[in-house]
Amino acid sequence: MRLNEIRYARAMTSTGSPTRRGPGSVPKNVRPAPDDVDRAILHELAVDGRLANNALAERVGIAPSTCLARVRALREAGVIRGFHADVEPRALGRDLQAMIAVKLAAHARGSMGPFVQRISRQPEVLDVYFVAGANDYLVHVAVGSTEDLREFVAEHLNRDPDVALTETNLIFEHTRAAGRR
Amino acid sequence: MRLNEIRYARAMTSTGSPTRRGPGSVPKNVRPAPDDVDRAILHELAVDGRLANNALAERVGIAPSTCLARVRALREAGVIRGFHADVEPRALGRDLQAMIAVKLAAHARGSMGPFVQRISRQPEVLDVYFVAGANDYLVHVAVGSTEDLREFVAEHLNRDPDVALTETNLIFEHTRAAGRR
DNA sequence: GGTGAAATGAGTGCGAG
DNA sequence: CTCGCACTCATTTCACC
Repeated sequence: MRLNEIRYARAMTSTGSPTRRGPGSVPKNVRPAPDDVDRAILHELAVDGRLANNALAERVGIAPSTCLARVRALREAGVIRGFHADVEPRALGRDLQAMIAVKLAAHARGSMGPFVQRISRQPEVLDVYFVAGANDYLVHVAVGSTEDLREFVAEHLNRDPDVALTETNLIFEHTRAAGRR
Repeated sequence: MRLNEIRYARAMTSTGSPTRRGPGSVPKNVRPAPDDVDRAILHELAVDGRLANNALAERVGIAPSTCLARVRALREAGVIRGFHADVEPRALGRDLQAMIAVKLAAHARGSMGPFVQRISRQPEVLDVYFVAGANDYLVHVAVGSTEDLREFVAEHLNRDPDVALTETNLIFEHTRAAGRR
């Protein structure tokens, strides 16, 4: 059985760069910029975060020890932020999800950090999007009931003096794109 | 060294149910409803999806073989939908994120399935929220440039006859709550 | 359903190309 | 940077409680 076949002939993104970036490339940031093998690793681990190291190595066409070193490097560089189990919220008694648009008061516009930190600490909160436009934030929450939702909005949002107004929309369905995150 | 210490005295959610649900509980669905150990497992794996099985077993206070069986059961029951690496989008050349509100045309309101399937197949799409309210969908995308964003909206949304109107808002920052997903 | 021990298989460090 | 080898440790199965 041949182990070193190059199987990762997937499209990935259309960046068009060959195996290694050319010597006359842009400086970019401090980031080493992942090559094609790194991109293949990232894709495989995004699809299946528990893929074993040797299986991953075989898929991307390198030796297991090399693969391990690359994954470690990607983790330490912050390219891979972590590995997480995707848990069905309804199994945890959170049958209801909502997207809450939040507009901050004028006096709170300067320092927005505290609000995000406070709000993302709440167990109901799944995502906080800081957006341009009419609203300042979109807060994605999962709660157990409409009563919990009402209480969350009242306690953590409307009660906050930094919050000018909120608009709550129920989420009927949420599909996430596993494999490209 | 004592292995069987119960360390998972975390708050979890305030459901208030003791170790096993009482005999006179509600029928609920077909779902076996996770007990406290399952909840601890889910929490640990949501925080660190690559936590080794024996380490996980020690944390939740059961034997490794039992722990393995529970994790398998949770996976097959669909409570754990999968394990995914959390990859920094900017490392993949996607420096720009946006939340696009989409309103469908009246004639397309009946069959909304095709739209979601089509749109979530695109590599730029991270999340699709089907929401109540003025808009029908919120589409979370990550692209390489404003030009890519414009092209995505034009090609995959405005060109679609099912789409009545779109509203694109840039995302300055996105914080996800790892540990409760 | 839970557990412990045994066999299989994977993760990890090191020296070398 | 890449690899292969050797050692250590975890995963998984099974009979039994």
